[in-house]
Amino acid sequence: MKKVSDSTVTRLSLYLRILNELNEQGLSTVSSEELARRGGTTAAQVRKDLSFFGTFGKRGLGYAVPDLLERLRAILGLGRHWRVALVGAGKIGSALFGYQDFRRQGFHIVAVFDADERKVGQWWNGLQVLPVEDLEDVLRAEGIEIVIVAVPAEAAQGVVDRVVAAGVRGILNFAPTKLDVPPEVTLKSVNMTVELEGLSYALSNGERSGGKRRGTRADRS
Amino acid sequence: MKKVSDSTVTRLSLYLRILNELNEQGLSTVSSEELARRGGTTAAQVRKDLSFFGTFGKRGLGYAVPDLLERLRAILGLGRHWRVALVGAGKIGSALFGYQDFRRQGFHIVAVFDADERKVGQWWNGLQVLPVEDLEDVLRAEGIEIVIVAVPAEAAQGVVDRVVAAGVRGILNFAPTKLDVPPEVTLKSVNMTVELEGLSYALSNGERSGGKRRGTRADRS
DNA sequence: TGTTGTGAAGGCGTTCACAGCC
DNA sequence: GGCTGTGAACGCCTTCACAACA
Repeated sequence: MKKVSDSTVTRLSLYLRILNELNEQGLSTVSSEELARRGGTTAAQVRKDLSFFGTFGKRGLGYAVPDLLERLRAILGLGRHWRVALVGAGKIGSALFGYQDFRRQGFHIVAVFDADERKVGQWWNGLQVLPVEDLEDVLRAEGIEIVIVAVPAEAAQGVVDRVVAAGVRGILNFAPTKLDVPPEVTLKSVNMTVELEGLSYALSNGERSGGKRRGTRADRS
Repeated sequence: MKKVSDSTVTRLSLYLRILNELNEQGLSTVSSEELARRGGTTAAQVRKDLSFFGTFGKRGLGYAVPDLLERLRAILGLGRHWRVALVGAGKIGSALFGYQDFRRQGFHIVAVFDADERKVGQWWNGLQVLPVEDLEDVLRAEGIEIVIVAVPAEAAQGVVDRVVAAGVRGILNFAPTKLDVPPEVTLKSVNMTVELEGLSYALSNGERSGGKRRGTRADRS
């Protein structure tokens, strides 16, 4: 597989969501034009994005919704369950833990950690909050593949180092700080303050509408 | 002011955070090289980003930390308070409401709305959750400039339309759906599921580290 | 006829390299 | 001498335009 840009992958997620809706509505085919309209991009972009992975459409007809849906799920690696751990049982961690969309897409949070002994031992929907001391052991024992980091900025790099040492190769970070990971690990960060500051900038300078893509953004490693 | 790319603005936020740290540590000057190292970018990029807004450095010396800090705050429109409303008092709304970083950067949540009558009337840290019916009236009466949308995807466009109609020009969206706003309104979206799917893609295809930016990502309008 | 798939062109952000100052 | 500021080169992503074909 060639090199696919990050923005292309982000748009695939987007197309996937739209296809899910179309599929529920019983639509059987969709054109790149329609997909683009619903996704806020262009028809050429849609076709180019998809063409990186194969030729899924029929000329003159468009794309078969259920087929394209399945293809995209496969491309994105969503045809399976992912075992996820959450580090940080504070406000944000709690919100993420309850976020239904994650589970719906196959991301299952199977362990929760916190450094605060008042949080450790609490039951969260059938899961007991574990002490962060046990991090490496549990990550390995549970076969965790993705870790969500929702700890204070000062603690984030330390957690990430331990997570990486335990062999985890995918990290989603919510701490507002730059993190270093080795090249074999994929790190994505969500930084809400940066977005708000972007709004502040736009409002202060009479700018036009939003930035690039939808959704949160990735991190430079 | 010329056209400044979205990624430049995002990096300014980043530099600002780093400068805050340097300033607290009592550092008086910093080079583009050092700023780049801490921010995970390049020295040329730092200088280019800053050069869009003026010439803040001294050749041979670098940048004066307190000065550059103040300049960036001014550029980003952070030398003031922003009045913010939160729509959606669920898990995510609650986490955002308690997020200290927002207030620290001058974003003050002064109103909270929800459609669920069981939530309406609750007291949140001295603020009573208001019925979403009162949205337009309160936004105008309170002089709200930025609205954070944390409602289910199906409800988001409706909320956004009303918010726009009430004259608000900055929206931060957490609902995982594409939203349309008129060009004079700036919309940024945070989509955590897209990030997780990006991880899934990377892990499934043996990719290297993260995507572009840190922090959440903006939305194409 | 209608819509895809794709090489070519275009636009934009990043990197380079060096002149300009402190 | 050291580091910034910046025009030019570069590379990548997006857009164009059209041949291919159901």
